[in-house]
Amino acid sequence: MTVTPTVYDVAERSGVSIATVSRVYRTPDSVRASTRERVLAAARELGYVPSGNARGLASRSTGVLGLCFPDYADPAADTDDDDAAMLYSDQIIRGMERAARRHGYALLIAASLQGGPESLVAKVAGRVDGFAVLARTVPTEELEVISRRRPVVMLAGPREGTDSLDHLDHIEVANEDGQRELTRHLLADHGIRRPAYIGMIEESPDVEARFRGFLDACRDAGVEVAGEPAVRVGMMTQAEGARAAALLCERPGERPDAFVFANDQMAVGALRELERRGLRVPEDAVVTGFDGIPLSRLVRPALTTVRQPMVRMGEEATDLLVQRLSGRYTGAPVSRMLPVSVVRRASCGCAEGRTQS
Amino acid sequence: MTVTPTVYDVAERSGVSIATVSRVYRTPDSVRASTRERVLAAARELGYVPSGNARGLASRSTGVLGLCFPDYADPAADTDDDDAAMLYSDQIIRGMERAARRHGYALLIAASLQGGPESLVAKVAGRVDGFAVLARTVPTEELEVISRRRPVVMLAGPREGTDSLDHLDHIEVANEDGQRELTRHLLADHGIRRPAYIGMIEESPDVEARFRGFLDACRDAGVEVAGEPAVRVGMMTQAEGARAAALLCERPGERPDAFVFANDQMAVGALRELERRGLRVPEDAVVTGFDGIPLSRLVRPALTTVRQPMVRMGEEATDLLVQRLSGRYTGAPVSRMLPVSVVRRASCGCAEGRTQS
DNA sequence: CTGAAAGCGCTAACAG
DNA sequence: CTGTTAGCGCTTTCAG
Repeated sequence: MTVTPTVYDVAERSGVSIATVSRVYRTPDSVRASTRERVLAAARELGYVPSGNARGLASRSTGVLGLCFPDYADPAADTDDDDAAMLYSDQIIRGMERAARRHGYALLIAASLQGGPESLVAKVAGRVDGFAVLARTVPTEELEVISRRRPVVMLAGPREGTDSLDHLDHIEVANEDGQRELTRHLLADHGIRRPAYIGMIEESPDVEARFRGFLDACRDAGVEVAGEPAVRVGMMTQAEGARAAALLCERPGERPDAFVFANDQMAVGALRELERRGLRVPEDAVVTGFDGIPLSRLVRPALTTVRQPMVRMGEEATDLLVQRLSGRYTGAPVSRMLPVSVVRRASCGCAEGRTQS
Repeated sequence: MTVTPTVYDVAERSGVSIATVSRVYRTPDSVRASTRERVLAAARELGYVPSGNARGLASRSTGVLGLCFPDYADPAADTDDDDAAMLYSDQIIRGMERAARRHGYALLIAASLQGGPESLVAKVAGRVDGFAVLARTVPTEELEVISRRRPVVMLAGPREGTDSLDHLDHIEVANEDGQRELTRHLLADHGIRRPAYIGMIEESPDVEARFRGFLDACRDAGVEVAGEPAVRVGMMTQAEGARAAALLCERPGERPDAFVFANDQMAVGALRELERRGLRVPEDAVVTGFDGIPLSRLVRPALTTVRQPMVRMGEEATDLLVQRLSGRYTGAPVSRMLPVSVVRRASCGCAEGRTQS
């Protein structure tokens, strides 16, 4: 009772060798039924629980897949409303878990935060057979090292061109296409002429791709805009979104007739800020987001946005990892791009309705 | 490049002993800076990733907490709408992950399915320091064995009275109170006189508690109802909910003026079935659910329900586990009951609005 | 501050 | 079908 029982204890108690105890758990059919029962009984009496660690060590595999994502807890998102606070990393978790389950794997999830030589990824990497990482969650260099040792799939954030991460499998969404289509809608169907794009200071491939889509649509429609986002925020949170909106309202010159945000969180923050200023959305200015988080449809006016297939992304990531692990696939790094869909809601002037996808 | 590098490789390459390599990762300060750098450099060059398994084995702890939940994928919930498909186990995952992160733990999640001596829990149990289980996910007996070896907290489903699981920590929600209050609302504010309760065949402590609350409220209001649920379904899915509604509509005698379901999933199914039959909700009959899943507010009419604080439940579970693990708390089994809140929406006749909680 | 040595609990050939 | 025998890669005293 004081120490945890091991195979030795079970073996002794049931009068067999430790190898047999092991077999009872790994290949039950290779042990005579009566023996098996005896072992199982002893195990039960002792309260024996096989050590996953010892197993993993001896067999060099864990039956666990991992997921690392950024510690992106937008403080303002801490509503008492659980649904609204659901971020998209939660959707990815769902997707991965479902798929992992189908393949008989469990899922280890961890958000980054700490420092030291003992970083998060390392911790996860050391306990799983393979894992997925949300882009920019961990230093590239570290990923590079780890990915030499076990399958890693990168989620979002296009593969770095000439970079060392080129041998990673990679799944992204059609950021550019989505933002282009959304912008075109604004320009063509709502007569927008002075759209302002709100991006991020830090270079994020996803955000840059979205911005390119925005520029594309503007150019195609003959709408003149700067080659740079109107504002670049530090973090894409609600607070920063509100700040950006305020900034754009107070900036000299004509106020933009559309606030095109690089993500939903910021757009939601802007919605509040504009309301505070007595501006009506979409009458006085249109607001759009990107991601399609649950909150986007709960706010008023409901947010027009581009929905990313997060759950699907998680599933694809898992499938890819499983393929790699099973050795069924050893080809060149895969780079998959998932389609997105524009969700037209009230914040751009479209009525709420079944227009959604 | 062919095999994974180990401490030995790193030690050799950096001219130190394996003990020092280990120290660099576990207690960096106990190693001279220059030595540390040398080791780290070698590790980087080699692509060294510490084995979580070996670590766990040697140190008898993993830094991982676990969560087991039922493979409860309601097929009908498989909308192409990710948000709507979000079940409450997902909320618990969120809560646990957040809390685990705060305490420096990662989270291992796994849904049940398989069989054999090698069950799910065992797998999880063997790889974590402690874990939570959604009630009735795993055989009581198995839990009993495992819980002798490491902290386990049971989620929902009240502790078994005289049963062997009495030494488990336990967190549940106020099922009875919630259902009582909701029912009272129906009776007192909406003049319901012939409410029908839809429960489950299999004995579930939670569902039974809810039913008791229902009976209580009826008795208090002087409304006569049978001492048994009007219908008991096999699984609490949308399909079964629809079937139950159909059954109650076709059953001889007066149609119920309120369908009180034991969970949201069923209620949603019923909503569709009633609509199909040309019955208006809430005018012709009132419908209520239980849980407060995201879908409940997306359906039309929006579902009046009892919201369970799922995220909070996950957090409490984690906190409890961490306390137990840190040895800070070794007292008697804790049994915590979390309050719920009635969410009045359109399906009971209350207008949609800020009446929500 | 660093090294040597002894396991942690299990799996995996290899023999019987 | 079952037992023997080596490790798997790391942590951890205990000495230096």
